[in-house]
Amino acid sequence: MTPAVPPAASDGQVATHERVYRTLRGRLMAGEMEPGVALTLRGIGKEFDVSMTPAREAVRRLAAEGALTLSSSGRVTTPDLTPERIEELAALRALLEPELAARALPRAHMALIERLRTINSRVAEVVAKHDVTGYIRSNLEFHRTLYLRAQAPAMLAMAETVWLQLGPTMRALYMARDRSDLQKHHRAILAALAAGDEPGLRLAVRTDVTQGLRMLVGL
Amino acid sequence: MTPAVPPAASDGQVATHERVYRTLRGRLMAGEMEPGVALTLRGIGKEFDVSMTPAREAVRRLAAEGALTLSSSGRVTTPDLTPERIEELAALRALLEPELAARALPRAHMALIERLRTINSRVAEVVAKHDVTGYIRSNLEFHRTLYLRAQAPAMLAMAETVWLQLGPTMRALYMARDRSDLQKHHRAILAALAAGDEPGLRLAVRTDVTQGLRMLVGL
DNA sequence: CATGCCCCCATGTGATCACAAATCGTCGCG
DNA sequence: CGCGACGATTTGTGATCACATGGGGGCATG
Repeated sequence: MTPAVPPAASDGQVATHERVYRTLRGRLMAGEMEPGVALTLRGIGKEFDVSMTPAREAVRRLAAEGALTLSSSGRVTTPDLTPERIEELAALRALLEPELAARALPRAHMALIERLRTINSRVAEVVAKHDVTGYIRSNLEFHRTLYLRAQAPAMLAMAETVWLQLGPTMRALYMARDRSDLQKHHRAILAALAAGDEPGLRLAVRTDVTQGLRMLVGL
Repeated sequence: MTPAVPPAASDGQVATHERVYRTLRGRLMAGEMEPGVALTLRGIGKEFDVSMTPAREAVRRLAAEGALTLSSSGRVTTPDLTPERIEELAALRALLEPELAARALPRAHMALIERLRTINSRVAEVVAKHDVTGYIRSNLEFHRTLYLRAQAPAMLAMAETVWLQLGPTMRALYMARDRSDLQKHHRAILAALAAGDEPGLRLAVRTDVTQGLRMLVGL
């Protein structure tokens, strides 16, 4: 359709498929899409005004990360997780994130704690506005900001992959329930951080991570 | 080149890109390729007698899993990990695999232990033959067979992703060193399994996993 | 009115091509 | 003899097309 401007022309140093990938990834992680929604390569291509090729690459990359589900015929949908799978992913969070927090602890200075407090107050705002997507986004930003200090990129990447897989589910989950007690857990994390209390931090993170997802299991 | 036989013609129910992906994945995980080796889409296409399209998909999928490294210009190489990255991946194994083993423990009956013993004896054979690839393959089969019993597919997938990332490095590692003591750790795992001793099993798995990779750090 | 079947169209797959950029080797200059 | 610049070629990227397939809507039948 635009053979006159073939590849990286107006690219801000990022390939087209990368742009598509990042946009879709952001949507999925933030819970902007419900579970089980179908996507098509041509539809994605049309939305981003690109051909099927970069759309396909972005989709396959997301599928490789578990952020999208491919049917046997190659059709693409957002994942609709079974309760067992949700529990398993929650267990993975409970395994990875306390470790990341513990590794960040020695490097967590006052400036970081202040930044986390700021993010946490933003969480309160979006909760008040019933902004599910905004809530998920700022909640994850709280965790990511802390874990970045762990200097463990591979471990952080794994945690983010879990978040990505849970994105649509978290939307469905938080839409149905109240989440007023999430702030409490974040405050416990901050307290343990400030006190340099590693066992307390591990427990606080584990509780925060497990709590929200345990709600769905009860359904 | 073959427009007369377009898509899934002689496919044994698997798409071409899937076949390419699986083959490359197997090679990488078994350590058949050294770290830092360059791959090209056209080269892969030629080897498998396919066009660039499925080669590209397979490569990008592997890159998404960390099994291949993409340079900024899109060139593809097998990963050449820094010691820090190796340590981090070892830490991930030490985190994930004891958990998988512990979850498998209640379901581990005599038949499974026998099967593990058989696999373990095959490990001895390939070690005697200085078959690095065969060693890595049967060692991982030992672990996978055990973890399959954990009924935790997402967690197992994460562990396999770590193995995949370590593939080429493990080759370089095991080529340089002797690994006669690996059998000992596997026997400790089997003993703890047979005794139903969860703490002992966790420790044995953790030791087995950490040991081999700790060798390289000493270099 | 419910149900089952069939056909059509939407969709994924793989091949191919044009293009830009990066890489590597070579040649010329200091 | 070493180093830097230039050029050919290799390589990834994105667009487009032909084709097979499977899903869903519509029609006929009970």
